Amino acid sequence: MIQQENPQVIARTSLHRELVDRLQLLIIGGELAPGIKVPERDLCAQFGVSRTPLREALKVLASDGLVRLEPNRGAWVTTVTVSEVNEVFPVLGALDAISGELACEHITDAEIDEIRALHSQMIESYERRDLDSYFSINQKIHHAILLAARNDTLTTSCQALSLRMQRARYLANMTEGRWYDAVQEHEKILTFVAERNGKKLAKTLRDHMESKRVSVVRWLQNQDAASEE
Amino acid sequence: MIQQENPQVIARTSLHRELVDRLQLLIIGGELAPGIKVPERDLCAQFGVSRTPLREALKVLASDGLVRLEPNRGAWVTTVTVSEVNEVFPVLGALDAISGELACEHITDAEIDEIRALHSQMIESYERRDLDSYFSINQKIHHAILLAARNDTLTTSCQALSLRMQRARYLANMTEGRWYDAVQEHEKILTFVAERNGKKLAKTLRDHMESKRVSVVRWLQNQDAASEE
DNA sequence: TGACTTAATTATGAATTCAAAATTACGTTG
DNA sequence: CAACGTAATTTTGAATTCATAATTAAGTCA
Repeated sequence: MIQQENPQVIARTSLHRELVDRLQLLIIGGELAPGIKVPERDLCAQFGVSRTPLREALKVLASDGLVRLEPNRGAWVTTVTVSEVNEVFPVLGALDAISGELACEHITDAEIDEIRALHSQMIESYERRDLDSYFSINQKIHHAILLAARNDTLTTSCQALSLRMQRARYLANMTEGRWYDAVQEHEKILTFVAERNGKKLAKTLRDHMESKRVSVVRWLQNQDAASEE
Repeated sequence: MIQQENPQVIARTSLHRELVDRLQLLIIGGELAPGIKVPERDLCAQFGVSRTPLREALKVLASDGLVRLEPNRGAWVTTVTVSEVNEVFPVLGALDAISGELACEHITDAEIDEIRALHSQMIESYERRDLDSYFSINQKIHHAILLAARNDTLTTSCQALSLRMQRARYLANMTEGRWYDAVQEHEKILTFVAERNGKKLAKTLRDHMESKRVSVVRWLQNQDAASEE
């Protein structure tokens, strides 16, 4: 038998592209914590690659705002600041709104059913107070709407900005009250998707994002206050 | 005296960053025409750099959609397709709309005056039928509105998408009728900016972008038809 | 002892090198 | 002479090397 330790790896993609994906996961997963210096040497060892492709990946991540490059000093994982949140969420809101409008123009009955199913699962997660599951399904719903919008550019733009907001589980700041409200908002989202009511869906998605902004900012400020002790 | 043949080059920024900017200019200026293979070796010679920083820059440009990388085959300057235009313009429209809303919240009287002045200059360019000048001032107006929105994330997102639409002077498809309409739209834009009427400005900017989309698509299809002969 | 200088070490940025893939050129065969 | 297969060349992707900047450590002097 021919030696082939990872059969799935046809190595169809280049190293730097693979590294971009892996590093993104490390960053949004928190393994590469916000604020720390990117341990270039360690990562090279960990992935078994040389510095060249790793550094190429860092350049791409920097242009996406996930790391910050300082000339002759290296790369740092960016932190999520209040002002950044106040910038990004309104933009995401506008993009979500247009995605809702476009989705209503193109979505199929099957896709609506799928979103309905996801919604039910999400409600179950909510009732179990299973935050991880809730977030995961929540993302799937938003992604399903994006897919229905039939606009790859929009999808890419949204995901790039979402990534920046996902660093280090910042979204995990759900008070009981906020969580309840979010679920109510999602009920409206489902309704308007099912009705293919583009305008109302757009407005609901944008309001939803604004609520999220407020809630994330509040949490961040609590964090800041706590860390000052 | 110390030898210093290019005094302007303080080289404060890294090579790859500089190269990203230079290559962007070459691409949107048409010197690197859509569809051609990126002449890596030539560009290295032209800029007097090695392949490493140039290739880093290409990775960044690829993530911005200005070039397309094919594993083991190299990089190509992307072409503007009808479907891409149909994707990007609606997204740009949504971003422009939100930028109008935010601008009305933050813009100062001085900034309004500046936009008014730019608008007058643009009208003069229109009356002289000076397309280059018209486009240049047009861009400045949109940029001024973006600046007034006080949202760097929004600015970055808009500019990235705008760049993709600027390849090879595609915007230079102004019929007499379309040009007239565009100027009328800009009159409304100025009015609503001056009134700080966010909602109406948002709608006007979005409609403006939609008109642009239609016009660009029409022109692209004429191009395609012409090239098939 | 503490602040400042200077030397040693480390990390970064970019050029160079090298192996592998793709392309081109060439020769062979039907 | 056309199509296929093989060899030579070129190009790419990535590792390595090297010069320089930044950081740390050591030493000196008040």
